[in-house]
Amino acid sequence: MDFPPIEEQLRVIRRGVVDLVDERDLVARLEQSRASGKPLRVKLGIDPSSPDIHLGHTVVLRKLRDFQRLGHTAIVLWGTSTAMLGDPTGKNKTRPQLTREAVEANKQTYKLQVGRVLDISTAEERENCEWFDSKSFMDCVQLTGSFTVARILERDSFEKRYKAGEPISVHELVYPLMQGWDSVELEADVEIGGTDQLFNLMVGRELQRREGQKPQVCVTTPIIVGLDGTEKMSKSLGNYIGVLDEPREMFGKCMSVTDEAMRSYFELLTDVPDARIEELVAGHPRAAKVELARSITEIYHGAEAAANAVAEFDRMFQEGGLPDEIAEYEVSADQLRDGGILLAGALAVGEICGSNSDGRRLIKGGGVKVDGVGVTDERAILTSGVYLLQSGKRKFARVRVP
RNA sequence: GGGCGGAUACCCAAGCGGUCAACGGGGCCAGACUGUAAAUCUGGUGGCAAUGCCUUCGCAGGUUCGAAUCCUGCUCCGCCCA
Repeated sequence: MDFPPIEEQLRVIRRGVVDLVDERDLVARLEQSRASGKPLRVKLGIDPSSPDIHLGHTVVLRKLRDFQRLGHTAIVLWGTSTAMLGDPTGKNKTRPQLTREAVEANKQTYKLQVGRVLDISTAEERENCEWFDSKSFMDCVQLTGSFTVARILERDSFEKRYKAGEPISVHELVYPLMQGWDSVELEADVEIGGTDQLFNLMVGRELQRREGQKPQVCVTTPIIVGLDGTEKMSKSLGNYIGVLDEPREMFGKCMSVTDEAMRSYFELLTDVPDARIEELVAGHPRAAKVELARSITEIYHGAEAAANAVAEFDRMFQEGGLPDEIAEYEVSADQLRDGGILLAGALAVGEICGSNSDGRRLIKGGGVKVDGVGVTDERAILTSGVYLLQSGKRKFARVRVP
């Protein structure tokens, strides 16, 4: 196996990285692998704890992909055991413990989505239930014996909760040890994680040292902010861009990223070269954002779909036009009264709002257009025909009233 | 094992017998301004063909003309002492 020169490898590896513990060790290993032709074993643990992944998750995946492209071995470690506990990282609440079935189901959907970022066929896929299933209770007790409570509580998310008098379950304290043990089992050279994972990654080093292994190099990447520009991107906060989002939606969401987040999005979510990023960021923010949105959409949907998304976006928001596709809905006969339906109800049928009452409020608030004309009468009735309903600039539906 | 406190809408959080579909803040939605950015301002934020009716304040009963508010039991949670 031929590896690129060390300097080049370092340049790729360093991009977007926050912690690198430690760089000298990494260089030594890279040199060694170049000399021996033996790739580094680069571990990324993924807990299948929810069914979908979003761009926030792709940051570490892309970093793993970087290593993979440099010729190293990407190890995707499915945290089938750890997912059942739920990583307490960055959470101020205990996470629900999942069932085995749920974890397995999530893993399947994750795998599909992870494949959009890196080449999973050449990656080494493992699951930590391989070793945790067969560990006895006493094995675990022994493992916990290698750390003191004070040491575990150093981890800031625990420390905060503890000081605030918030509950911490015992199993949560064990999580970092499990993650660390994975590194021992995998004999990892490098482990990648978000910055909130640094503690866990360091535990891996410590456990490896205890087991007579060389402690792994720890690489952390930033946690990206979500669409709100403040909170980290997460599904539960609803501020995420999903890997499976449709091109238009993905593009649109990218366009609503805050200006401040643009640079990090470029750096962490696209392959746009650093010099070009500087250029773009120095120009008009909108132009830069279009390029950002286009680049990201292209990664997941290809150049053509991305170009279409740009065109449609311009048409809709610069010219106030309509989207290419508008979902159609049919009002069923039993929803009619006196041959018509309340506009408010029709909005609900078109999934523009959640209920009739909701629709009424929307109309009263002046946010509704029928066939392009604003309607403010909350008691408006639609009789037989096909109507183009619109709320705001982004919600459209064609509704047929029989 | 003992003592104390708590459970209210998406979240936080008021309310402690009627005027409560429930103050306030956050979030979210819509409008204005824009670059679908930020900031700011305005309105909205249980359901119902609707000047009214129905369901909702942990769960189940009870007191009362009337309960989110009082009583009883239950469930869950936190803190403290052991």
